[in-house]
Amino acid sequence: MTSPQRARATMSDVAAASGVSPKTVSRVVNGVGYVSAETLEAVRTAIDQLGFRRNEFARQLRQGTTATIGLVLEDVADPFYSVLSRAVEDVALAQDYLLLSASSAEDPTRSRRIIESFSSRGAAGLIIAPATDTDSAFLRAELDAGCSMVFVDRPVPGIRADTVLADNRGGAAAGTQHLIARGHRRIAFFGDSASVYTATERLAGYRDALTTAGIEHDDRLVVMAPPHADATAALIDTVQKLDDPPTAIFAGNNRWSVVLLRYLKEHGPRPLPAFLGFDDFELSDVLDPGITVIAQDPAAMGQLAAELLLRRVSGDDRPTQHIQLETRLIARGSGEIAGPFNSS
Amino acid sequence: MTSPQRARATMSDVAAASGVSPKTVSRVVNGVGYVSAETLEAVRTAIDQLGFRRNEFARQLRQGTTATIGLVLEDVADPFYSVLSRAVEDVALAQDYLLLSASSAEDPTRSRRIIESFSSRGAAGLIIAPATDTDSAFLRAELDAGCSMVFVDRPVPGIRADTVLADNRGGAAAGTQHLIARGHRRIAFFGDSASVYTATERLAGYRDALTTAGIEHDDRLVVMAPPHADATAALIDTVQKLDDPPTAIFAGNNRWSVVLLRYLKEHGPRPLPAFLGFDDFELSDVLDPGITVIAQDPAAMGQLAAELLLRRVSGDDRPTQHIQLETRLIARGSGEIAGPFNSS
DNA sequence: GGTCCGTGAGACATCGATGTCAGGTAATTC
DNA sequence: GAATTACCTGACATCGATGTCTCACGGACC
Repeated sequence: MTSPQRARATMSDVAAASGVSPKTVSRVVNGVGYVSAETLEAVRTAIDQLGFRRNEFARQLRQGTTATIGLVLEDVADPFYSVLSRAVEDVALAQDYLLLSASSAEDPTRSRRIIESFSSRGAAGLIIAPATDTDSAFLRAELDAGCSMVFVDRPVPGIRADTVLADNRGGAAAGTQHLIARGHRRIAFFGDSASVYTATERLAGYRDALTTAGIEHDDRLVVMAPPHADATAALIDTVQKLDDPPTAIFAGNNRWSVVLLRYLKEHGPRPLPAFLGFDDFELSDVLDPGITVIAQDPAAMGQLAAELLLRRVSGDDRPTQHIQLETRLIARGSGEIAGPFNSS
Repeated sequence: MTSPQRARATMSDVAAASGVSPKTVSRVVNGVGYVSAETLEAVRTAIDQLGFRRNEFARQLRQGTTATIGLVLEDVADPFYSVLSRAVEDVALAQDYLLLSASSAEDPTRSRRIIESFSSRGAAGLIIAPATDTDSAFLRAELDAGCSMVFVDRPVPGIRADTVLADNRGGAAAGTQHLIARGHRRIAFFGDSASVYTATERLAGYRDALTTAGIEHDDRLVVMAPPHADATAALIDTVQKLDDPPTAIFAGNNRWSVVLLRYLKEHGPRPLPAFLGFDDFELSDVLDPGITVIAQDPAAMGQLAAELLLRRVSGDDRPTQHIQLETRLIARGSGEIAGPFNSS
């Protein structure tokens, strides 16, 4: 049994054990330069025996470059981000990059700390789903320092960098239109805080569709708040207990969908209002009725962002790219419940 | 506009800019030792101006130690693991550790590559949800090399290291017992491949309960297979179309739950069989009936593992610990559907 | 026979931050 | 008044891997 305190063997140790110079060990490990067959064999043996593993810090200090990219998102535990994260990871691993990732928890300070930490660990590039109020001057400094960045899900105003975003506004408009076409005039919209980019984009799409259809806006039907809080029940109640309550509900993200569906199951008016959610989620098809959604493709978003970033990191300096991913309406039943003005 | 190619400023650059030695800059950055107020001010200014960021590689090369831990799990995109992952991350961040994480995708080779990569990047410790067939000799070598490890969700046979596991067997027995108590005698069990530790543990729990109740085993009611495949429909069909079909279904994990619930919604016999799933999932309470589950606590698992690992990393060498987390049965309706032998 | 190239291997400096040691001055203590 | 302490700073070596340079040998070629 060896002591657990034993330090890891270095190239010098291997060199000493096999009677060659450290540089020769380096040649063996990296497979560059000339090494005779016997020497190769001797060094390999010593490596195995000593359990030598190259110290990545020393190597990267010398090389200045590192096969590492960082991913900063809001919360890995959110299915949208966890799927995105997995996609990024797969692309990175396939190209022998290591992925650092961390959750900003929507906290600009934590987010900044994470980015600093990644950057000082030599991340060649970052994929960022920026928290609201991210300090753009700070990011710009990083960019200037040579750290490539791709923003996903949300942009940062005033930063020139690649983005991979969903068509939030168009998707929300399409969803709202879908409800209007089925005879709904009073459609409630529950979105995240107005400070969140995707939330306001989706709200804008919702309004676009109402305007196009010539339907009057009613601000009392719009709730913009983070769906975590216990306060959501009160917010929903307020909307549902209007004299003229909504006949359809549009959930602006999947966390709101869950909260709203839970509410509807327990307190919902019968018959149920029509329901449509932005972003698909597991079991949306198993609920009864199935939940109609505007689906995004987080895996595609992650994959595209990672590929884009890795191209940047390896020197691609084409002009900044802005990729917009189409959303897809998946009708499953809840969004097809007819409203009072249904003509069909 | 500065050139994006510009290299990041080093301590020497800062030192030159502020007219002091690199060592003094180091003192300022780390806040150790004596530095006069003016010097401090001058150095701070230079740091801001040059956008200096300490090179973590150089630091850690010198220090030999790194505030980094690694997390290896099966798939971040799985809600169980993504919640666990987030919990680990929070503990790590709170103690100023960086978290490396990657998905093994149940592939021992990929898993090994990840561990090697983490280890050579100086991870002080690892939290591992081991893939089936993980090479234990390899892990033992890492352990001997001074890398602390905590295993979560599954152990590795023959490795002496801390583990944080759920009470899979007890939980499954309790669940099965719950169904038996409601009059079920023919209970189907759908679990992951028999090579997966948790799957066989849960199967054992299921069998324990049947044996205790004096119910004859029927192997035709047991399916052990990864729930990914399209083949699941055929597997379920086979069970459902027995002459004497099950009156209750036990899903061995949440992926099986989803697959089975989807099947039941479309092809399920009416009235529905009783249903019970291992591991809770979002919307389980919104489905109708609500899904009765044996809940695990992935956040607690992650938190405990991280805390344990960080204690180990900072020198705690108490004997190996094996933490077992209790599971909790949450009755929501689907598991309370009465069977033919219900006496109540 | 001399030049050149292919092959094989080591000495040494270097990447950037920091621990150690060796100063130096000013203030405090006996 | 001498000795000790607190305060402030820099020179230098070091962590481990690797790029550069140098050297040495043997065969090929004109």
